Amino acid sequence: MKIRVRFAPSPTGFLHIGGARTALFNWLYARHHEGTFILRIEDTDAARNTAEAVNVVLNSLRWLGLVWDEGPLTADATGSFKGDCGPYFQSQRRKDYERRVEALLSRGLAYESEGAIKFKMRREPVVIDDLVVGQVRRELTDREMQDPDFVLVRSDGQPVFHLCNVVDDLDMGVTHVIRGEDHLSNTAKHIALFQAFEVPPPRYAHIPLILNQDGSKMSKRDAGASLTPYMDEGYVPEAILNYLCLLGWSPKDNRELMPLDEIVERFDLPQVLRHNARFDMEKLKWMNYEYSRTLSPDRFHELAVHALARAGIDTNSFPLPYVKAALDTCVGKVKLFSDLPAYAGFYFNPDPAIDPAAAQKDFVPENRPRLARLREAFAALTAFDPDTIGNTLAATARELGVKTGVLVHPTRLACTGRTVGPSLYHLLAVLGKERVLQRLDQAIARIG
RNA sequence: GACCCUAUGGUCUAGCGGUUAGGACACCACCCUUUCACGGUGGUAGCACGGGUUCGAUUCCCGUUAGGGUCGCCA
Repeated sequence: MKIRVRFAPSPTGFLHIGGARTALFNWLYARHHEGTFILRIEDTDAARNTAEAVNVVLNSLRWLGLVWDEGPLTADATGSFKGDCGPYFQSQRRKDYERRVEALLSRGLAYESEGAIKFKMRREPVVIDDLVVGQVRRELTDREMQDPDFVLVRSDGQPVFHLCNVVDDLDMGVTHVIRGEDHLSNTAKHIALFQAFEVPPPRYAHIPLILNQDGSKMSKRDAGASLTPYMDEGYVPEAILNYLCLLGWSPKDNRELMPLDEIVERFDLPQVLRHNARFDMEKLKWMNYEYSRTLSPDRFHELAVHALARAGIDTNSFPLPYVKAALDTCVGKVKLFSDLPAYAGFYFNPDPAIDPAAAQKDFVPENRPRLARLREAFAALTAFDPDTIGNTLAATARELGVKTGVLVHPTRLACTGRTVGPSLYHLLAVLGKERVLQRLDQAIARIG
């Protein structure tokens, strides 16, 4: 049997991090079993669904690299799509739902009530054989004891989620439904509907939810809940995927940093955990760092330039080799690309602001002649590479009878304005003799 | 209120009757070092509680508690 899974988001204007993980699990399952990954847009709540909102979903999935085998090609509900089961927007499948409702009506399995059409739900408990949770016997709640029937079509003619979801899964030949555990209780309704349509339901796999750090439910407003900020702040998509796959799934052998290929190879439902996981931004950052430091130079450069541009630093006005050399000194030094403007801004700002606290410590009178001496030693240099710079600084320190650190700190501050940054000798070499001399002069004048 | 799921350090997790309870993030100390970061070494910290079953429970069963989910003419 060829496996067919789907990710069926409702376009709300953002992709929830939990939704991203649901998409990932479906995608991984499809890839692992060489099945088909379907993207279906559940836009039945017409009023609040816009093309822009759909675009957010499409772009987010594309950014993550979760390519769908079937589904829309554009955010336009009436636009083109790939796959044989389209259209993949629920708003375009009204006739299918109506036909199914007619069938139910004619067989006495649904009835009209106050303008709406309701499904005659069975009064007995439903057994759900879940691939993750195991066998669940879903008893009726006290409210359902009174009236277990539920609405299929609203009085305004709009079909509701439970109906659309089931009909689409049926018509699209979905074999496995991998979704958040928040749907587990509803699954009884879905199974009853499949039975009413006289077809076996798909296999269900309800995956645990992602909670906030404090254990509360993660909603759209919570920090980190939407994927968009990660895209904006220059996170590495592979890092997000790697982190997300470890929330609720475990390879069982302590492996954490894993290339996507390995995850695809190893991912399967039996290793999916049953308990909810809390979202840990710190660990995500660490993992993102691990990925960003091993990025190809071109990828690193691209993400770095993007981050700088977002902070208003236009690297285009500098020679490309200079920009590349500058960025090379930052590899492995910052956790987030969004830290880069503060970290490497001095390369692109002719007059970087000096950290006042550091100035108080390093720009003291006794350092004035020392910096002046170093400035002259640098001025006399014909080569200006890291080794030469380092040797010259060390030699000057010896002449002065001080440790190298005594020169290192004020020099760094003079040239970058900060106490932290890339390797000093490399940074000075990139900056070039002219800029270095100029900034040293400014610092010396400032001390005076 | 009813129903469903869950419970190993602060967080993600390994464990599937007998372990000095392992790994990772975070944190602390030390080392390395031109700052920071990396790296290295060491450390703090955990089986929610109460009953069973068993020679023996983190592990199996029941209960309690706690957290999460669902019971919509939202999805």
